[in-house]
Amino acid sequence: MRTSTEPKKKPRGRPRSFDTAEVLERVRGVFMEKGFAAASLDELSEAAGLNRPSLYAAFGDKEQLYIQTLRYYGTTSVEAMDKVLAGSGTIEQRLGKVYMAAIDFYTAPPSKLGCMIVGTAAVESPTHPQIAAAASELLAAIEKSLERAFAGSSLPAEPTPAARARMAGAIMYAIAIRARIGMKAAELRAFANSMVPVICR
Amino acid sequence: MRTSTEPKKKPRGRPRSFDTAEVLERVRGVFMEKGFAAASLDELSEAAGLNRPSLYAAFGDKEQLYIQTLRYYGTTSVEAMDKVLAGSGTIEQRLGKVYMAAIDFYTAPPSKLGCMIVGTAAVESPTHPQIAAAASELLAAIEKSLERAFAGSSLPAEPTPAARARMAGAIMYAIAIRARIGMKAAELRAFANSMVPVICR
DNA sequence: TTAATTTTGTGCGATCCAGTACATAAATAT
DNA sequence: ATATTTATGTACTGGATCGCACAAAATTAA
Repeated sequence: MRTSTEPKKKPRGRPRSFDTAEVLERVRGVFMEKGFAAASLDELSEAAGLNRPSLYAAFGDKEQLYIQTLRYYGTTSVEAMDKVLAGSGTIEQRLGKVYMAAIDFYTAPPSKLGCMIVGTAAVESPTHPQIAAAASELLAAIEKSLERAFAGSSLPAEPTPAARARMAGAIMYAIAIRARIGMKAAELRAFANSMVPVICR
Repeated sequence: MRTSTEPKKKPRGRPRSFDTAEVLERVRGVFMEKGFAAASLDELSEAAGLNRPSLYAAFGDKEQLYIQTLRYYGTTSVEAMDKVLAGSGTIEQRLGKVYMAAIDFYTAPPSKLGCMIVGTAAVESPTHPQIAAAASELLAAIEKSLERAFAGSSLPAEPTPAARARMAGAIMYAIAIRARIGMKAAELRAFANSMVPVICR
């Protein structure tokens, strides 16, 4: 939906006063704290630094804004995960790094907000099929990323990389849930560290 | 949660026209589908079969009603889990039964609603500390129940029963999340069955 | 400079919602 | 029978919320 291939097009009307990615990042904070249903457009537009009509014109209604924010959050998270998993070290070390980074993010002060998909998209899924679809795609992308890492490792062929990925994903989701409910980072780290050798056995 | 110890007390005024447990069960359906924030008191009172003033008099405001519903759901779930875990068969078989029962419940038609704690309480936790506290207590109770079962089993002492319980709990939460987002029961069952021997190795 | 185009910002309106007042009903106590 | 106590049901209110209309502003095209 952007001026694709960066053709230096002169967009013909009044120029936008905001950057899409920056708005999505600001809005993400509100959605992650309050969830989709409890986040009001007033809060969202205030956080974004632009007013409601501009939000509507640029992103559509609240559900569309949420979905775009969720996709933005999900794809950047997967990219970050891919990067760590493509780094150096054993698969155990890289998976451990992924968990530690996730825990740092999930438990960042002041309030531990966990993961946007698990913590806020899941609740809306039964009543908002588009949100459910986006969340499902993003979890699949996360597990695909993990599966690639396991496939490229020298672990035993059994369990399969796909099975290991489902397991590693499950541990990540459980960490996100417990973080949002208030478990301390130290406990989460201990749990994650105990699970890495089980997944990579 | 019924008229405990059945004291035959004559309650002095007009008798209530409803049963507390039944109201909580009806209300639970609304909260599980919509979540706390999106559930309106009109929907809740209609589902309960009584009007808002009666709801307020009996349960307090929406947050208190939600917390009582959550505790009702959580304690009955833990009781059911305890029962299965105290049954016959190997620990693998009993844990497998717990997962199969959970998956049946989480994916019950028409809409797959998952677990109330993971699916609806988590999102409210940052903004509603009492909900977070109740959710945290209930997850702890679930893991205590699992820990008792592992402690009573003849599995190797390492990993500890507590570590196995955290792991088994994590798998359950991951199942609940994926169920709510739309994963099919068959896939969830395959995943759970693949995890049981890993937890009980 | 004038017209065309797109964004911005104030502000409105219709709806919904949480919580409560008030009168009525149904039971027990005296 | 009358008073007391508790529950029910209607109806209301103040406030919040979503989405949009409309005019002003900023930029390019001609």
